[in-house]
Amino acid sequence: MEQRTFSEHVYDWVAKIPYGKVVTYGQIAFFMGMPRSARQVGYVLSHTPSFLSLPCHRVVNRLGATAPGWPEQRSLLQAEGIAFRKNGTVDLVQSIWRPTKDEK
DNA sequence: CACGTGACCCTAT
DNA sequence: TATAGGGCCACGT
Repeated sequence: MEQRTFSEHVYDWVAKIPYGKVVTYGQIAFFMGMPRSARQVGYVLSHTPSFLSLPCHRVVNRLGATAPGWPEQRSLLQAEGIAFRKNGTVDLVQSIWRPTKDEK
């Protein structure tokens, strides 16, 4: 059987994030059945090759903060109509993605 | 095979 | 409400 790497599992989930929505690193880890691996999800995304054309800008941390060293992430999200709060974080209450069973 | 790194997150203080 | 500390584990060297 084909062995999927951890990275590929992460890529699969990132590809599912709908336009105009965001998910947290912890959510991805949880969906993968590895709720303690949020940090590894972040590691993978920070090394994601651009040719995969994944919407990795739709992933933020649990506070809604965008990735350090990647200021463009904010404008990419705003271009999708995602609202930001005064402190510069994403309004998670409004934009978080909660996948339904058939989406999983 | 051992070790360092890190786009995270929870708990206790 | 804020900050500090530690667990977590994929990946490259």
